[in-house]
Amino acid sequence: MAVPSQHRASTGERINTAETTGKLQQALGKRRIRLTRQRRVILQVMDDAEQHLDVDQILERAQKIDSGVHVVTVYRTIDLLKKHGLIDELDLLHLRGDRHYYETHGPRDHIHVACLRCGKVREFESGLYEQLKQQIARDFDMKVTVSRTEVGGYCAECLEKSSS
Amino acid sequence: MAVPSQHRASTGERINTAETTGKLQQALGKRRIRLTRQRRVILQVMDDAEQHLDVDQILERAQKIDSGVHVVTVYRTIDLLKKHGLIDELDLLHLRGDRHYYETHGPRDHIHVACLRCGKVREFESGLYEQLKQQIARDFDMKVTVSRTEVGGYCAECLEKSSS
DNA sequence: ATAGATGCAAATATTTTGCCGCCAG
DNA sequence: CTGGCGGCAAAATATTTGCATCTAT
Repeated sequence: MAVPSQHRASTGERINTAETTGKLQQALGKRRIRLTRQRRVILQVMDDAEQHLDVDQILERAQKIDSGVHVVTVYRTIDLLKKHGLIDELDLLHLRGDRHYYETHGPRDHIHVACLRCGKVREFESGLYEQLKQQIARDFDMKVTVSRTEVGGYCAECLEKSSS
Repeated sequence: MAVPSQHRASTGERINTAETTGKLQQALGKRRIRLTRQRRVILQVMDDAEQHLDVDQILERAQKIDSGVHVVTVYRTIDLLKKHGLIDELDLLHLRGDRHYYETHGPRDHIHVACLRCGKVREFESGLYEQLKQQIARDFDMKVTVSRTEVGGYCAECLEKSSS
């Protein structure tokens, strides 16, 4: 049989290696894209992520579930998901170096707002943002498919600290 | 004497190596930051740029004026300008790889709008964008200092072509 | 005079690619 | 079965750093 040893994590986390439940798995399945053991794991990590992750974080979490996941496969799977528009790529204004961050593409775009001092990142949704994209589409006569907005500054806490 | 050979370009371009005319040069001069021969050249290139440039383009243009400019100095000067908020860093949605682009920070922020097929990049300014940033500052109680918005899609021309 | 800048080379960091054996469908 | 996929190592890119020397002020 296939999958002789699943290299499962010994922690008590929720593990659905064989099922096709996650949104990303469903999306790829629907497109007739081969679902390998490694892909399932990476997709699950992305689906379960409560926030944006960089490649090393994805790898780390994936290996906790299945130690046989290689970083190259993470890169290749990310490319695949990007091509299909299923994840968004961020760089958070290079707050922590030049690495990229990824998150599943939800139903609505949101803005990432980062504090340049403490590094806290918050998300922001606004009808204004939707209006703005519509305005661009209309003015330039183009079909807008991706957008990324990242805002940096100093949160109230950090402003207080630095004035002391 | 200093500067034995200025390594000037032989082309008939406007060259003001010794003067302190550009906006960036003035800005750094005002801050008591040392203006070396190399910095003057790089600042002039940035000031004269009609659009965003990547590091190699900056280097290339700088070396046409003064061949004694090293790429490391370009990186270091970019860092300096970033720290002082005098230039903006873009990556144009990684349209052409992961390199970064730089442009002088004008009086108003603008959005970069790129066609994912032909690569054309246009700029967009909008009161809505200013409102959006104000909304973020108010809602999160933070001081917004930088923002970057990049929008991708397909321009009318490219949409036409692909439907054929 | 001297703090700070530059050049050069080497080190890092990040991502991509070639090749071959393996596996999902 | 078979074409796509994953692992491994090596390459390609992009950027940063240590150190000796030079220079703007």
